[in-house]
Parts: sequence; structure tokens; C-alpha cells
Amino acid sequence: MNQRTYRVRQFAKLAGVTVRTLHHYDHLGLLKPRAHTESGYRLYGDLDLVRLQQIITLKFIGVPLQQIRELIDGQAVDLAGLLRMQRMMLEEQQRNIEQAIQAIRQAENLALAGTEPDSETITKIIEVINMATNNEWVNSYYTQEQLQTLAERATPETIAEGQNAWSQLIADIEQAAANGVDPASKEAQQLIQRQEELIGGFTGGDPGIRENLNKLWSDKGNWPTTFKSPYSQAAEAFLEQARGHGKQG
Amino acid sequence: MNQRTYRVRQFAKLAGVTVRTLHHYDHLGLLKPRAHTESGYRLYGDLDLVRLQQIITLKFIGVPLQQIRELIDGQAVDLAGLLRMQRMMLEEQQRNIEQAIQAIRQAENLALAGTEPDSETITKIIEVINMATNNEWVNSYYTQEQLQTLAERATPETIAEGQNAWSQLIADIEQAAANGVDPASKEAQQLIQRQEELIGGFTGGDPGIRENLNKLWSDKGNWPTTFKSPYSQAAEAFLEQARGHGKQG
DNA sequence: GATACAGGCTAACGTCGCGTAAGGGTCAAG
DNA sequence: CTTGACCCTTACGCGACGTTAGCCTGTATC
Repeated sequence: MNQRTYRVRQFAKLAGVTVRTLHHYDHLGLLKPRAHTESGYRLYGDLDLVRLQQIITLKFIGVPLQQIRELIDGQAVDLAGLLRMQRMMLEEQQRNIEQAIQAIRQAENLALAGTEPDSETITKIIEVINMATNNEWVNSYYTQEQLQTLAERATPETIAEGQNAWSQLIADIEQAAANGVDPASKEAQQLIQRQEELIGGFTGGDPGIRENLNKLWSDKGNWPTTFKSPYSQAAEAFLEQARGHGKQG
Repeated sequence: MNQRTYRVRQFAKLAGVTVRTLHHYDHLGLLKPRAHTESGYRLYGDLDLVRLQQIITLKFIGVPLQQIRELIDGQAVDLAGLLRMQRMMLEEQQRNIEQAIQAIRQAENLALAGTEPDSETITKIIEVINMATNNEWVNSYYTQEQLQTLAERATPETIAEGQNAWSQLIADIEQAAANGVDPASKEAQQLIQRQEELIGGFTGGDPGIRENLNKLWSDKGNWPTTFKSPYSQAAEAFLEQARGHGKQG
């Protein structure tokens, strides 16, 4: 019984792979057809189908073909170790991809604001992605509890709103600095005021979070090279002076 | 100013890439060093570092090197479209990896039970992974609300317990079938009883879920080839007969 | 001045899992 | 006897580098 045989095409369709894949596996010695016709056609049987499905399964969880062969051919392998390794590999990939996706989402948010596809846009986009990428590093400045607090308050909407407000403010500050606005002027002080409000919205009035945010900024010299201040040097100088006047006045 | 230059090794370390990568980018014309010494050594500057970091960033979100070059060199590209495409790609990968991880976790659960690393273990592991892989397909048999109900009741512990109980029961049934136990015997009826209890634990007494589970089994002929019944043919026949006797008696 | 060692260079093949021709044979139907 | 669907082998292509191999440069030490 069980004399049922298939030719490559049929067999491939049956298992959901391409003919080329079967050729490849044959070549590697991973899955040899049960028989050949006189003219050299490959003939696969039901047993081959079982084996192929095992191969597909192991491939699905990321095992390289070489190792699959060793596994199926019954060579002694540390199965538990293999599974753990594969899982850990996949989990790391997962973390990376998750980060990448988050980064892109942030960039997309920003791309909607600046509609012009000029060459500067790209630079900005990349900076935004970098910011998002350095999330882990930024987080290292806060305690577990503080992160918890921040996470609880952050809904998608508040994040989006905050980003819009920030990018607007940053643009305004850059312009003020470029136009040589007097840091002591009412206009400058209003900018400082807006910044304080946004920071307040972020910290939620938590003094510990505020303190660690200050610490992050005072560590500016040690920031990773991929992490950039959103302000130009001119704008930062402007801000510093404006803050000085604010305290005095 | 800004005359600072680095040789490959230093520059590579600075950016966290390998020397070979820099050679590669140079070859592709993606990142040419700012200058060369008389003897041909590559000399990189700070501007190169900026560009390299842009490259790394774009690579991080999955953009191919060719396209990165076009992007950075200011050729007009549909930036929003690019971001959307990358995000969708990554999201699909994310789904696949998530599935693979879940599958491995299930397999690991089972691997702890059978401590012997024999050749049969591998077969079982693969079956378990296949089962997990077909989760989506299985889910298509239930309504949204039912899936919701099932998800709410499933904690990691209950899942693990359930799996242990099932694998135990399946082993017992297989043995009974192999030993030619009379399907009408008390022993057989006890097995049926245990199965009913486990099914009850799964359905949580919900008649709709129970009904759809039955539907799933009666569709047996249309199951995907990767989805296998946990029972051998003999065991299934045994179960059917036993159930028949149970109804009559 | 010789030598050792670290680091640089180019050229070119290896990796992984196939996709994609190129060039030609097999087989049943019209 | 041709057509068209299917099969075969051989071999290069892809993407982003890793890895030799063989040779050159630059600095420190003997």
C-alpha cells in the first residue's frame, strides 16, 4: 500500500513550496525523492511529505538547513539547548524590530507635518529615528518607578500632541535665535514659558522625574554620538541666556 | 578647523561597525573617506561620521544600501511611501517571529516533560510546533467573542496544566488502544470521562465554544496537512467505539 | 640597521536560501 | 508531427558583509 507518488510540481504545491526549493533540498541531501522515473523525473511519496513538513517547521523557527538535516537524520543534538537558542535569537530580533517600527512611526508622525519632500526632511527624519532608537539609553536615566509613572500617563494621543507641540516650539525657538531676538525680551520669556509648560506636561509635576531630566541634560557631554540635541548651538545659547534673564528678572 | 581625521580602525570603533563594513561602503560608493594618505590609507573626518550614522540609522529600519545612497545623496524619493513600506515589512516580520516564538515556547513546555533526547522527541516537538503554527487557522473556527472568552480564561499556568494533562491523557489512550482494551470496559469509559473533563475545562461550559470545537473535528478531512490529530488512527477508532458504548450504556 | 608587531591595502571567494535564466529532454494531446 | 506543459542539470545573481591570502606601511625595540 501507500504507493502514491507525486512529481515535483504536484508535490511542491501539496506542501506549499516551490519546485526550486525541492531541487535545492535534493541537492543538499536534505530531502531526496523516494524514486526516479527512467527519464530522470523525481518521484516523491507520502513519507517524503512528512519529512518535508518537518523541514518546513524547523525552518519556520529559524533553524538553518544544515542543522535541520542533522536533527532529522537523528544525530544527537541538544534539543532543549537548540530550542532555547532559537527562542533567544528570535526574541532579540523581535526587540530590534519592535524598536525599528516604533522609530518609523515617530518619523511618520513628523513626515506628515513637513509636507515638502526636500533634502532637509530626510535629515530630520533620520534624527527622529535616532532619537527613538536611543530610547533605551534615555530610559536608563530614570528609575523603574518613574518609568512606570511615565508609561501610565502616555497614551498615543498625548504622545502625538506632545510631539507636535514640541516640534512647533523648537521651530519657533530656532527662528527667534536666528533673528537675533533679545533673550531678555518678553517674546523670549514666552518661549521659555512654553518650554516649561511642555516639560511640566512630560514630568507630570513629579519632582524626581524633573530632576533626572535635568541630570540627563547636564550629562550632555557624554551623550552617545547618535543622540542629538534638537536645538542648534545658537538656539541653545539663546535659551541659556533667556533662562538667566528669567531668573534675575 | 575640524581637521580631526581617523584611520579605518579607529573610525570603525567610533561608529560601532567593522573595518570590512567601511571597505564595503567605500566600494559601493556609499561612504568614501574624506582623504587618503600618500600610502593609500583611508582618512575619515567628522562629516563622514555623520554620514555613517545616517547610514546606520536607515539600515536599522531595513532600508537596503542602494536606496540609502539615493536617499542621502538627495535624489527625490517618496519618503512617506518608503517609511510606510518599511513599517509594513517589519510588522509582517514581527508577526512571523511572534508566531515562531510562541511555537518554540510550547515545544519547550513539552520538552521538559520528556527528558530523554531520543529520536522520537524531535518528531513530537515538531508536531507541537506545527500545532502552534496553525493557531490562526484553528482560531478561524471561533467567533470573535468566543476567542475573547478563551483568551480571558487562559493564564500561563492554566495553559501549562492543560497541556500536561492532555499529553498524559493522550499517552494513556494510545496505550489502551495498543493493548487492545475493550472500548466498552470501565477503563475505557474512564478515559472518555477524563477527556470530557479536559474539554469542559477548555470550553468553560460554553455551549457555543463546544459546538464549534465539534465542528472543527468533523471538518477533519479538510485540515491543512501540517495540522495533525494528536491520536493515531487506532486510538481514534478506539475513542469512537468507546464513545458509542458510552452513549448506549 | 634589522626586526618584530600592529595595522593598512586590494582581490576574491564563502555564506544562506533560494530566484532566475539558459539550454535541452519527456510526454500526452491535437 | 508539432504544440504545450512539464521535467532535467548547470550556473550565475542577490545582500551585506565575513574571511582568508598576500603584500605594504609605520612605529617601537633590540
